[in-house]
Amino acid sequence: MSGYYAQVYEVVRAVPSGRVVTYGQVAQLIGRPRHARQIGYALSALPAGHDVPWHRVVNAKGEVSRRAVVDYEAYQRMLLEDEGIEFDCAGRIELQRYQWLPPVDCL
DNA sequence: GATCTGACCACCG
DNA sequence: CCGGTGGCCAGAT
Repeated sequence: MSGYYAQVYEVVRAVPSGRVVTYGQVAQLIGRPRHARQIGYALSALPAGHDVPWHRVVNAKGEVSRRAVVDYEAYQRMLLEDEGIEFDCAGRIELQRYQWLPPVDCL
């Protein structure tokens, strides 16, 4: 598990239900600031049978990213709402309210 | 091994 | 708030 993607999955897997993280945040957590892009690519390459809550990863605006498959956006939103996360009329999440703060005792 | 592609973010204006 | 630009990495062909 020394791979790049593995680190991403590890961080995302640590995100508790009802909380969200941004791509940039995940990048910083794996020790790679400004690699937010790769986070998205990593999630797009999620292997089958994963146990990664990818739906808890949103972009910096607190909105669900659009994917190739249109229905996926609604699907992700559904999963988040099911965890108690509310969306405003613009389909966005209040980051300051739902953004997950990583454990400090990790350092 | 070169080339293309892909769930983004921060930094200017 | 909107837009353009640079930065970065792994996988598929």
